[in-house]
Amino acid sequence: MYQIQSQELRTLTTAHLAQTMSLLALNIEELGEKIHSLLAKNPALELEEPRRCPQCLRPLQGNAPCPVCSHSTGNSSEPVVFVSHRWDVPERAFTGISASSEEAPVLDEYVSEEQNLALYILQQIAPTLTAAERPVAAHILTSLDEDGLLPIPLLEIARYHHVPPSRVESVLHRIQRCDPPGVGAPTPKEALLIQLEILSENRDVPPLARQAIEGHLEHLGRYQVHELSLALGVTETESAALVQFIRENLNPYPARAHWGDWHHGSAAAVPVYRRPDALIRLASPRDPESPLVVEILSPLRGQLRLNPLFRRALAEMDAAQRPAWQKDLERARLLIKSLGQRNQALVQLLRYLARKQRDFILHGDQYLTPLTRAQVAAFLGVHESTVSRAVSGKTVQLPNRRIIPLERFFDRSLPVRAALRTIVAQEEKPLSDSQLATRLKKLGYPIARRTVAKYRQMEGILPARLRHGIANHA
DNA sequence: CTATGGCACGGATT
DNA sequence: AATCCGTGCCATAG
Repeated sequence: MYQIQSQELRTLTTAHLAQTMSLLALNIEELGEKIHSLLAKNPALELEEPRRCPQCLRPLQGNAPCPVCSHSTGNSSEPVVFVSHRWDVPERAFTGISASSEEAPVLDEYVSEEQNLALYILQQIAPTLTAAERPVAAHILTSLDEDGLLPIPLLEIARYHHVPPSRVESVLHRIQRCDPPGVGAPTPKEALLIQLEILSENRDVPPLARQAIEGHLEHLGRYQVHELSLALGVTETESAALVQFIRENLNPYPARAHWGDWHHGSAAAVPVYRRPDALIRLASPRDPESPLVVEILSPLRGQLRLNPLFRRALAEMDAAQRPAWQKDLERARLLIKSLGQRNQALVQLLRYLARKQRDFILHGDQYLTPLTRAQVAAFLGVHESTVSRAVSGKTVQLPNRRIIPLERFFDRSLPVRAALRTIVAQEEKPLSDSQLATRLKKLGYPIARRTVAKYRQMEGILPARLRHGIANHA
C-alpha cells in the first residue's frame, strides 16, 4: 500500500510537489486562511456550502423540502446554515485501521455526532424560544464548531436575520447557560468566564479565578504555577490551588471533555487552544476491540471545487483573454489536487501512528512506544522532512476526546512522566526528587535526579515541600 | 546539610 | 545547521 503513495508522488509535477509540501506544513487554521485568500483571488474556485433545515437541523439536498420534519423549506428566504469540517473526499479522508479487519467507516457518523450537540441544546432551550427567535437559535447552533465555540461574530448573525443584536444576544445568552456550560462562547477564555459565573451562583469560587483567566490564561493552560503566582502576587501554594480548581471545574472547550494537554514545560510556541487537525476514533465507540478510524478535518465548511460557471464562460471566451483564464483554472486544479495530496500524506502518517501506537491512543501515556520521525519516514518511504512537516504544529483528538499535539507521539519522556504521576498520586507523604528517581529506576526508567525535577514541573507537580493537602483547598 | 531551580554543555534528532 | 533533551555543576533557600 505504500507503493501507491510513492507512485502518486512520482506523477506529480514539481509545482505540484512544491505546493503539496507547503500545504502539508500548515495546520488546519493556517490552511483555512490560505484557502480563503485563494478563494477570494481566483474566480475559478468555488466553495459549495451544504445546507441544513432551520427547524430540525438535518442536512438538506438542494432546494428540496426537509425530508424529516414536515416543515417545508421551499421558501428560499428561510435562513439555512451549515457547518461541516470533514473532507468531502471519502476514500481519501476516511481510513479504517485495525490489526484484524479493515472496515469502512460510516460516513455520516461524525456529522451526526456534531448534529447531536446542536439538537441536544435545541431541546433544552426550545420551550423558551419564540417563533422569531427560532431561526436565530438554529443559526447559532449549526455554526458551533466541534469545540462548542461560536466562531462567527454576533453582529453577522444579527445582520443576516435583520434583527437587533440584542435579540441575538438574548438567545445566545440562554444557549450559553445550557449544558454543556459555556457552549456558544466566542473564545475559550469567554467559555471559562461563563462557566465560572454559572458556578459562582451555586458555590464559592476562588476570588482570583476570574483575574487569572482574564489575564493569565497561558499559565493556566501550561500548568505554570510559579509564573502565575508571580503574575498575581500570591504564594505558590495559593497559585497551585487556583490552577487545580480551574482545571478541575472549568473547561475551555465546552463540547469536549477535557483540557487539551499542553503542559510540556519548554515554552511551546503553539497556541494552547485549537481545534484538532485530525481525529482518531474507534469505528464502534462501544467496542474497544474495534478498528481505529482516522479522519482528517477540513478547515472549510462545505466542499471546494472548480466553478462550473467559470468553465462554461471559458469555453465561450474569445481567444485574446483566454490564456489568463486558463491559468486561473490550472491554478485551481492544482490547489485541489494538492489538497488531496496533503490529506493523503496526513492519512498515511496517522494510519501508521494509529496502528503502531494503538495502546497509547486507547490506554494512555504509559503505553507510548518510543518512535522517531526518521523511523516513520523510513517505513513510509518518504523523506524525513515530509514527516516533519506533517507533524509540526498539528493536533489530533483521540477517542477519549483529548486533544494532543502530534508531536506527542514522538515524545520519549511521556511514559516516564506517566509513571512519575502515578507514583506521586500514590505516595503516602511527599517524596523528594532523588527518592522519586530511585523509584523510577526500579520501574525501569533510569533517569537522573535533575531530570525528575524537570518532568515534575512539566506535569505541574509541586516540589515535595509544597505538596501537602492542597487537594481540599478551594 | 538537603532539596531544588538555573545555566550550560554535548549528543541526538529534525 | 538548528533545535531539543537529558544531565552535571553550582548557587540558593529552607
